[in-house]
Amino acid sequence: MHTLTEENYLKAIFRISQNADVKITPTAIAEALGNNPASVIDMIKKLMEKKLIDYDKREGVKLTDTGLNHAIQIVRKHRLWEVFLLEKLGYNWDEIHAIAEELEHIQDNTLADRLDKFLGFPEYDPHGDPIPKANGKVPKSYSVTLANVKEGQSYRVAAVKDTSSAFLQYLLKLNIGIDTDIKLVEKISFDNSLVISIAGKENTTVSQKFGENILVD
Amino acid sequence: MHTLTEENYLKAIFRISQNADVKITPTAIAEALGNNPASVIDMIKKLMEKKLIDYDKREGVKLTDTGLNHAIQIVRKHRLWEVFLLEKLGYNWDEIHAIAEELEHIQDNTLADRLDKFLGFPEYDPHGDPIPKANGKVPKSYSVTLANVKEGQSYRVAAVKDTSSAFLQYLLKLNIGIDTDIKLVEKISFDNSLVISIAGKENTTVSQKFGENILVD
DNA sequence: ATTAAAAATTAGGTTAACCTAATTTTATAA
DNA sequence: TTATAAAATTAGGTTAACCTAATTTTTAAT
Repeated sequence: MHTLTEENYLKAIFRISQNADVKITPTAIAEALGNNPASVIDMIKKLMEKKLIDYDKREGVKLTDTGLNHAIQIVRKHRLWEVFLLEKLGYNWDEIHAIAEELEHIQDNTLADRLDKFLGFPEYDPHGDPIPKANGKVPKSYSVTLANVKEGQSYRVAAVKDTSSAFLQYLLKLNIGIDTDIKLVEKISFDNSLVISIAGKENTTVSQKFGENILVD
Repeated sequence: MHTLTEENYLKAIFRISQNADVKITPTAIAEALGNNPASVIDMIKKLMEKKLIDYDKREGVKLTDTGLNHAIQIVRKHRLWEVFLLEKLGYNWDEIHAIAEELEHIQDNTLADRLDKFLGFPEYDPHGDPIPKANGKVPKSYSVTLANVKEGQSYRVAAVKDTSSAFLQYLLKLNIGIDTDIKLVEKISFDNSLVISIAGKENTTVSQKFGENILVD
C-alpha cells in the first residue's frame, strides 16, 4: 500500500506524538529520521496528498485517522516481532530492535493477528512497550521515570525508553531487566546522578540520563 | 550488504541456473523478473563490478562463488520462512510464497540458523523444494515430472515447480499435496493430456502443463 | 552467403527519496 | 521594535532502478 519510507515517516511521527504533547515540526521529524528538513518537507507534501497527515505551520504535523491506524499497525507488528525474536528465536534484548525494524514492514493482512495468536497475545514487548491490539487499542504504557521518583522507595522496572544496543547492554551488565526491583537510595543534587540498589544488592550510581530512560511502576 | 533489487537478481539467476543447464541470457533474466532487458543490462554491469556475477555473450551470466553463496542464503531464508508461515502461523499452501518473498530479505547473520533450529532443521519446504543447509549444501531435489513418467504406474508427489497461487489452489481443489499418490493412467497422445488417479480415487484429466509442474518420486 | 528475426546494447528519460545552498518566514531577545 | 537566530521552504542536483526507442550484433533459415 505504502512505501517503506512512507511507513517510516508515519512511525516517526507517531513516536514523537507519543513522547509529549508538543507541536511536531519538520525539523523534529528530520532529527528523528536522521535526514534533512528539506527532504521532510517533500515527504510532508506527499503524505498530505495521500491524506495520511495534516500539516500547517501553526499546528505542526498531525496524523489523520487513516495515518494513525497505519502507524499503529506498524508499531504492533514491530513489537510482536520483537517478542517472537526474543522468545522463539532466542535473541538477546539488545539485538531484537534492529531486526524488528525490518520485519515491521512485511505486508500481509493477517500476519499481525496470526503472530499475535502464535505468541499468546502478549501485552508488552520485551522493552516493556505496550503492543497495540488488533482493534488499535493500546494497553496502558508507563511514563514515570526513575529520575522522577521519590528517594528511599523501591520500584519495579516496567519499561525502557531507549532501545539502543548501547543502553540495553549496559542494563544487561547491571543485571537490570523488565520486572527488576530498583530502590532509589539517593539523588545527588549536584548533577542529578542516582544512587540505586538493584534487586537488593549493594549500591550503584547511575546518571540522570540513565534514570530518564527507565520507566517504573 | 546488497540492495533488495540486487538480491532479487541473484535469486533469479540462481533459479534459472537450477532449471536447466542452459546459457543465462539478459532476456531470460528480464522475463524472470518481469522487466525490460535494457534494465537487466544495467544491473549486469553493476553486479559484475561487485564481482557477484560473470558475464560474456558466449557464456551468458554466471554467478561467482560469492554470488552463488549469497543466492543460496536468500533461498535458504525464503524456504525456512515458508515452513514457519505454514507450520507455525497456519497459512495455506498458496499464501506463503508471496510473504516469504519479503521475509527472505531480512538481514541478520544468525537469523537463518536460529529459524532453522526453531523449526527443527527441515529439509524441504512446503512445496517440496530443498532447503539449503547452513554450510550451503542443498538436499537432493526432484526433477522427474509427472509428464515424463510411465503410464500405468503410481508415484509420490515430491514437489511442485510452479508456486503460484493459481496452481496451488487448483491442487488444493484436486486434493493433491506433497506425498499424495498419483497414478498415471493414460497419456493422451493428441495433446499430451494426462489421465490420472489421485490417491486411488476415480480418474481425472489434467493438462500437459499441469503434469510438467508436478515433480514425482 | 544473404537476409530476416531475435537478442543485446546504447542513449536518453522518469520517479522516489534523498541532498546542498539559498531564500523566506517565524520566533526570540536585547 | 528591531536585529539575530532558528526554522521552513524553494530551487536545483544526485542516485538507483526502472523505462522506451533507437541501433548494433548475433542467430537462424533459406
